[in-house]
Parts: sequence; structure tokens; C-alpha cells
Amino acid sequence: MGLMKAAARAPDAVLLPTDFDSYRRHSRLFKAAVAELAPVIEDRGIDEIYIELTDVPGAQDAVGHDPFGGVRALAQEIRNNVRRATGGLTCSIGVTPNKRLSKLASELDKPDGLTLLTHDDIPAHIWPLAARKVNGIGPKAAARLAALGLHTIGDIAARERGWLIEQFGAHYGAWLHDAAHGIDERPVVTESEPVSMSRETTFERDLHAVRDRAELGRVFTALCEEVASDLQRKGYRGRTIGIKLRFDDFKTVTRDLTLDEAVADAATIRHAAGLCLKRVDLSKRLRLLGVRAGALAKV
DNA sequence: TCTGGGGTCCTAGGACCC
DNA sequence: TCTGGGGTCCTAGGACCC
Repeated sequence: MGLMKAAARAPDAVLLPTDFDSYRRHSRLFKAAVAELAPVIEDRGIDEIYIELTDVPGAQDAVGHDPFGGVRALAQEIRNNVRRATGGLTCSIGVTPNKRLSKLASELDKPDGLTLLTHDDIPAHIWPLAARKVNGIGPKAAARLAALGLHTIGDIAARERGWLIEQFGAHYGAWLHDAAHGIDERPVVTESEPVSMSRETTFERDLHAVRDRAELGRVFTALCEEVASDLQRKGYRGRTIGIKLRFDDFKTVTRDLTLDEAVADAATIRHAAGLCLKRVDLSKRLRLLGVRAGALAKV
């Protein structure tokens, strides 16, 4: 249940503020604890990773009658290490032949679980799941699938590849087919270059471009400074500077501008972002303002 | 999920070039 | 000036993810 809905239903509940520094600190502890045992890790955000276990010593060993005893013990060890390093945080692990199946498997036994799946387990354990569970099938795709009578992953798997391509296009159709059959050749990617860096803020009350001009201007400049300092701290410059606005009706627009050369200083970013802002109709009140640097180049 | 912040990737049209 | 094919870049929006 979403927080706001919960708060509405439980008026006496105490809502604690978010503590993002603490989350980040625990995120680092969690990843470091995993890395001690299995160093090949793909970062998927603050609380999620893919781990390549193939070459970890012992992962391929059978234990007694259990052909997967070795990897099972290893996953258990990882969970123990995370709990110890983070002062008690649990985690769920899915051990499977690929990333998509692992993601699905990790959710089968949610808090504090361990699920092992082979390709042969797909019909019994994956196909009954709602299509929406697949990473890459969001609310829109799920609704389109449902309109075609496809509700579970198995429903998708039962359709022919060609039919899915007819309905969803060459790219997404083929992807749906592969995903439903547990086919996923993506490697675990341990390093990647950032594509963009951005800062955005939602106002406590919707602001008007004219009436709240001074406040908007201050926030706008501050966001540009934050983007600039993020770029500088991480050693990047951006050649495309953009803005994002969300109006009181939740309609969101973006504008961007590609410069002749990549930049990282707040004044230049502010100037480019200002030019972007001039291209937007500002008659509606604003609830969000963001600044973004893209087309990044390493300094 | 009535909605915070930070991302990635895809699509599509238009400009511009050969 | 028009026709035609093909490529890249820029811009805007949208879907999706944690």
C-alpha cells in the first residue's frame, strides 16, 4: 500500500521522514558485504544487484544428493554476510540461469528468501505469474496484454512469436516472446558510464511563474548549481542541457538544448537552462522543476 | 498504487547532408 | 527546382525501473 493511502487509513500513524543518507550508507554496506563473497556485481540501484556466481569457488559443487548444494550454501552465506554487515537487513535471492529469471525468482519468496530455479522450473513456477511481474512490462504494456486476453507470463509464452510481433512490433514483440520463455542472454555488467545527471524538486505548493518568480528563480539556480557540482565531483561535462517541468495537472514537459561543447559550470548550465525555459508556456502553475545534463563526456 | 527523485532506453519527426 | 535513398543529429515525449 502506498504511503499516502496508508496514512489516510491510519490517521494516528506516525510517519517518519526519509533518511536518504542512511539508506545510501546501508546500500554501500550491503553491496560491500556481497562483494566479499562474489565480486562480479551489477549495480541496479539502491537496494538491488545482479551477482555472477558462475565462477565463484564452490558454486558448481553438488552437496550430497543436491546438485545445487554448493550454490545454495553460497547464497545463504551471502545473506548471512549482508545481515551481519548491515546490522540486520534481510535480502531475497533468486539463483537461476539468467538475470530475468533471477529477478522473478527473487520475488517468489519475498522477505528474506532464497529461490533456486532451472529452465525446467519455468512452466510450474514462472508461467503462473502475472505478466506485470516481468521487468519491462509496466502498467501500459500489462493493460495492452490484458486487452488481448493475456494475463500471465504463461499466456504470453503460449502465443507464437510472429503473433506477438504483429501485435507489439518487431522489437517489443520478440522481446516479450523471449522474456516469457525465460530467454535472456544479457551479461552481468559491472561497469557502465552514466548517460545523464539531473536534479529535480517538487514544490511544497504549486508555484506560479509570475507570482512566484523570485522563489522559482532561486530554486532554478540552485538546481543548476547542484547539477554542476555533481558533474564536477564525478568528473563529467554535459553537452546537452535540459529542463523538466511538471504542471499542477501533472502534465510533464521537457526542453533541451545541445551546446557546441560540453560544460560543467553552473553559470553556463543556468544560461542554457534559461533558454530552454523560454520555450515553455508558463501559464499553468508548476509543481516540479528539474535540470538535466546529458550527452556526457568524461573530463 | 493518485504521484519523490534519479535514472535508462525507445520512438518518431524534422533538419541537414551526401 | 524536383525526385530519391540513406545516414546522423537534435528534440520531445513516453514507458519503465529502483
